[in-house]
Amino acid sequence: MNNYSVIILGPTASGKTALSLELASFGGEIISVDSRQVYKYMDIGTAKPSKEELLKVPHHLISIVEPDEKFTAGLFKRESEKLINALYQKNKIPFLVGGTGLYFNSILYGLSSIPVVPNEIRSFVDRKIELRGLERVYNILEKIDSTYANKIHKNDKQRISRAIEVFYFTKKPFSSFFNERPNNNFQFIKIGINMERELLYKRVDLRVDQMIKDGLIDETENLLKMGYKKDSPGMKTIGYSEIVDYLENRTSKDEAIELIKRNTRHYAKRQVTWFKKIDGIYWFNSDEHEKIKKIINEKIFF
RNA sequence: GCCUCUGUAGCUCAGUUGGUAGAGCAAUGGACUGAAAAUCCAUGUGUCAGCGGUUCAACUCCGCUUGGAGGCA
Repeated sequence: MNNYSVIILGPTASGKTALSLELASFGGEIISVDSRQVYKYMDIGTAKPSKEELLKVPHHLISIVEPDEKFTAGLFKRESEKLINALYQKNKIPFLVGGTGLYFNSILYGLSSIPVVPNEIRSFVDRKIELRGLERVYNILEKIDSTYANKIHKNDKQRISRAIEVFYFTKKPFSSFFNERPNNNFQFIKIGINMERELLYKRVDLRVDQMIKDGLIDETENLLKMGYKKDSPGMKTIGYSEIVDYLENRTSKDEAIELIKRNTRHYAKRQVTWFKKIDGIYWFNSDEHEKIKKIINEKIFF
């Protein structure tokens, strides 16, 4: 047996959780690759595995930060690599299960070493964009880092802001960090789950209805009571922000539910776009558990 | 039964004085280096309800048929 990790990826509502639990038979542990399940108190809306399921197989990187704390791709990479090494020590197979494209990318292809930019600089940049307008700030980016400016669109506020903040903090163009992309030497078996788009969307709709029945509204209300605001990092999650709008009378309940469904469909589509680019994925339908077990077995033990 | 309004993209609707159509949403494709469930980009042919008429030319004007909404008896 070699040092392999198994990646299980797929769009939201494709059935990853059910599959990952079955894989417990391999004697592995699950590392969640999900930028939303890291938040505490957000269980229903992020479709975390149930308490029983979490007990059945050891899970990592679930419910580890407060909803007003920031979690990042860099933290994910660091923590997941630590965990993978620890599991290898214990002779357990790491199963990286989730749907966050950037996180998978960070661990598959690495991340450039860019210093962590202090919050003050980010708020300074945000204020600057508000004051001067996005266009002016994009023009600044064209001057200090034309390579990156040409790569992104002039409306892409988040990327413009990121490139500017890195420049202000390091005095070097954002793209100058890209030359080096340090990475681990882990070997991954990549399993992808997908299905016909129409069916996936149907499953998304059903799951959103189920979340409402399971108490997503109460869960959101509770988060508000705990003092987490609409703009807390955790609350910027599909499901919660729409329910906050309903609770604060900006939309009706039915509108909020429809919006959650629509936004989740959009999200699922974006996930698929991301996964298509990762090469070497073995693709399966969500019900082909036996086939998946077979291929993992072959790869790991022979 | 009579009168008025109405039928245009999957949905909601624009369409100026006749020159065979265009927005939003949806949908589809894509980008992605520590906010990523985020942020952003691209893509609009549809018997203009049907049939007939007027006209060089009809989504546009006229008639009939048909579906819908409202009003009056």
